[in-house]
Amino acid sequence: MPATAPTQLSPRAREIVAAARELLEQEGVEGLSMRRIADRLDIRAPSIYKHLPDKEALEAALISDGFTDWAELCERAMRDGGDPLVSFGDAYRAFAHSHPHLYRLMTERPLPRELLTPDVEERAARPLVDAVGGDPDLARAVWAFSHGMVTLELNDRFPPDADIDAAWRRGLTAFRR
Amino acid sequence: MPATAPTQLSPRAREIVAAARELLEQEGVEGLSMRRIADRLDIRAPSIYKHLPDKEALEAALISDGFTDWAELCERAMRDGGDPLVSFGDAYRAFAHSHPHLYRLMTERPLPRELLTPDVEERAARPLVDAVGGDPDLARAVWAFSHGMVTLELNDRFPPDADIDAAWRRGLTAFRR
DNA sequence: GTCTATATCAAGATAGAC
DNA sequence: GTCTATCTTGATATAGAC
Repeated sequence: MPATAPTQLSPRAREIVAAARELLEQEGVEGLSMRRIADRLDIRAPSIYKHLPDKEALEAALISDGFTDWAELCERAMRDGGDPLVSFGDAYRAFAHSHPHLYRLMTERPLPRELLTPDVEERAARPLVDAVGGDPDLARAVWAFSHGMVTLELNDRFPPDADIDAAWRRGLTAFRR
Repeated sequence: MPATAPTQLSPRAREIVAAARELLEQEGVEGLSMRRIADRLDIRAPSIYKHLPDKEALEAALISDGFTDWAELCERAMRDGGDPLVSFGDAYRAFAHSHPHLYRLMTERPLPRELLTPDVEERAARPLVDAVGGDPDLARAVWAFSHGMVTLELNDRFPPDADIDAAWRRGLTAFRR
C-alpha cells in the first residue's frame, strides 16, 4: 500500500504539528523527537501515534507547512514592486534566517513527495519562474544561487569579514541581464 | 583545554580513517558509526579510541582529507586552460558527484575548524578567488551558485525533465561578465 | 593493539488497558 | 485520547584485563 498525503489532519494532529514546529525551530532537526514533542504537550510519546502514523508523516506535515509559508511570503514580496530578483533574494534570505531549522528540514534531503500536501512544491516554485519571465534554466540558476548563499551563511562558511550583502548583490545583478 | 588539530595521525589511525571514508561514501553520514567502522577492520569499536580521541576527531580527519582532495582536483582543473569559470564548475560538480556523502559531511554543518589540518580550508578556496581575478564578492557568488546547484541536484530537487546542464551554463555565463 | 564488559542514553514504535 | 509497559535497536564512550 503506497503512502498517501493526508487530505487533512485532525485538529489534534494539527496541535501536535504546531508543537513539533516550535520544537524544531528552537532545537533543530536533531532535537526533534517524538518524546520531546510529547513533552511540550504534556502527554506521552505513544499518544502521538493515535493522531499521526509515524515520524515521517509528521516531518512531511512540517515541510508542507513550510512550503506554504514560503509561498505566501514570496508571493507577497513579488507583488511589492521593485526589482523582482532583488525582491526574491530578500524574501529568500528572510525566510531562511527566520526559520533556519525548518529551512534545513525542507532542503537537506530528498523530499517525501508522496506525503506532502498536493501541489505545494509547485506553488512554492512559481513566483520565481514568473519573476524571470518563464525561463526555467534562469529560474533554476537563481534558485541555486540563493540556496547556496543561504546555506553557506547558515553554516558559517564565509569568513568573518566577508561582505555578504555585496556577494548577494553581485550574484543577483549578474542574473539581471 | 582547547581541542587542537592532530599534527599527524599514526599509521593505524590513518587506516581507521580510510575505512571510515569507505563506509561514509557507501552508506552516508547516517551510517557512519564507530561500530561499523570497526566492523570493516575486523576489530571492536572501543579499539578505535586507542588511536583517535573521539568521533569528532575522526570526522574532522575525513573533512580535512576531503578539502585536500578537492584542492588538488581544483588546482589541476584550473591549470588545464579553457574558461576558468567553466573549469571550476565542472570540477565542483565532478567532486560532489563522485563523493556525495563526503561532500555533505564537508558542507552541511559548521566546520570543526580547530580540529582541521591547518590552512586546508584556505587552500581549498584559493583557486576560485584566483580564477575570478581576486574579487572576493564574485568568488563567493560563484561558490554559492555552484554549491546550490550541487546540493539541489544531489537532493533530487529539480524536476525530472530539468536541463541541469543548461542551468549550469546559464549561471556560469552570467558570472563571466 | 585489541579485547570483554559495561555505563549511559536515546531513539521509533506497538500492545493493550482505561 | 491517553496511559503504562515494553520491544528493539543503536549510538558514544570508558575501565581495565590480556
